Amino acid sequence: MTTILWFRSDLRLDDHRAVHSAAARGDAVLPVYVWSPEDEGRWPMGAAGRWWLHHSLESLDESLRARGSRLVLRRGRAADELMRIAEECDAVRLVCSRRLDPHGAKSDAALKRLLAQRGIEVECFNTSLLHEPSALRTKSGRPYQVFTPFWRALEASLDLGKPLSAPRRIAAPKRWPPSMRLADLALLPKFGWAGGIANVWSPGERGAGRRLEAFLHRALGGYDIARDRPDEEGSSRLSPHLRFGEISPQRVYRAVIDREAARGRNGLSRGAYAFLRELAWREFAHHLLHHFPHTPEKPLRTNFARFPWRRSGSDLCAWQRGRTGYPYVDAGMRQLWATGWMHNRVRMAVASFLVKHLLIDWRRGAEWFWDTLVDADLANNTLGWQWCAGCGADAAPYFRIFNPIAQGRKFDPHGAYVRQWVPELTDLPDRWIHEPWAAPPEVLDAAGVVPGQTYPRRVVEHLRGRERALAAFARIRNGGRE
DNA sequence: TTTTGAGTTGTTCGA
DNA sequence: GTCGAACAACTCAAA
Repeated sequence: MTTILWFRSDLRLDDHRAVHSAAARGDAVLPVYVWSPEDEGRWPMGAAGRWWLHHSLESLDESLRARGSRLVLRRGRAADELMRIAEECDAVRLVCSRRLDPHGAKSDAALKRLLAQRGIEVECFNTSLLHEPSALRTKSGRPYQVFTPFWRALEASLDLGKPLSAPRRIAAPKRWPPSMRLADLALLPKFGWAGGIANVWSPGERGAGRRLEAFLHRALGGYDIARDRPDEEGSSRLSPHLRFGEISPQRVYRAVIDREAARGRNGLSRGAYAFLRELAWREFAHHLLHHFPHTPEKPLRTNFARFPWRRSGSDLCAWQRGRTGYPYVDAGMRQLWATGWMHNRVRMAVASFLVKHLLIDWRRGAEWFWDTLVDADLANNTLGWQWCAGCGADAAPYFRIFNPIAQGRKFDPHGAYVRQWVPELTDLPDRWIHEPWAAPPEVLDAAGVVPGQTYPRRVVEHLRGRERALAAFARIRNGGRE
């Protein structure tokens, strides 16, 4: 009797109900991962995500080997490969994590039917969210579209079970079916642009655990304030680990509660509360994607369908490459390109810049993030971009247009963040670091900055961009009357 | 059904 | 330099 343990975006052994269920029976377990980008519809994993996946699979295989097992790798449509494997090893059962996004849910249902026809029992578990995305409803039975009431409802109903430890041993099957070598999945980039990413991240379950510990120890208490500072290490940086399921949100939530209890004071600190709220935003994003499955492609607010977006390949390219002429924006975009990640404070500023100053469709931004972020997650990405564009749930009002200079001064007051990622401005004094165009010629000269040569001129002047955005957004107000 | 209060993260202007 | 108001109107959630 063999159980197939199918891994997906849940690359861990700890607190994993499917792993637990497979191991608990004492039957042979066949852990498998199928690389099947063609199963992902319009959103196959981006390049940064594939880099992460490669290393995370490597790490998972090591963990399995330490428990007397290993990870079988396959390439192809998941349904085909799983059927084949089931035959190869006479499997009677398959366990896996449930996909909660619309596309995944649909294909899961089809797979379940297919395997059932062959007499294989399929059991799917929720391993990625604190709650079922369909479980929380307003009093009138509709899905929440405003975060605060959603958060209250989530808090009230949250039932954190005891986390499940990773099994000590996982029984191997008598015979292992063929497996591809990890390198043959060709997940890594063809040339070595990922060095900057590798310097910053440790994919895998152990890396996730270490990141959580470091965050709890170092930054949790001051998180409510420090998370706003891209020039400091105030955020948890757990997002890619959560994206690939290397740590469960229950584990994280529980760890925060326990840490707070150990402090011996009543109630949660502001920092801890703010952090749990962010975890709840992740839940909210998945909740919304579940109920509004079209939102990765279409605005939630239908009046945005006729928004007069500009098409400008050169402006889009300047934004992507970090050459907008706004140091704070460029720093963010270059941090993203170099490390596969961007501080959330800066994500808002660069998104606002693309959507409002440049009037470029939020979907172009979402696509770029999708390809370059190691934490790219369809639910979070969609919510974030729609929020910034003003067309999503709880969206920013149209007149909220981030001023890239003011944001820089406020959240990167000494310009350390800018200097790290835009080194050509290193020698500018703090006073001008966020607006080099305004610096006197002798200051630029002394800093070795030549506008238009060593550092680009502004792609659009702030006040003009702001006026243009307000005018464009006015056109879709009042039910579209112009 | 109707009413009421509220809604992640901002900027600018003028007193 | 600091502070409050204005920037709109809409939709959501609950009573």
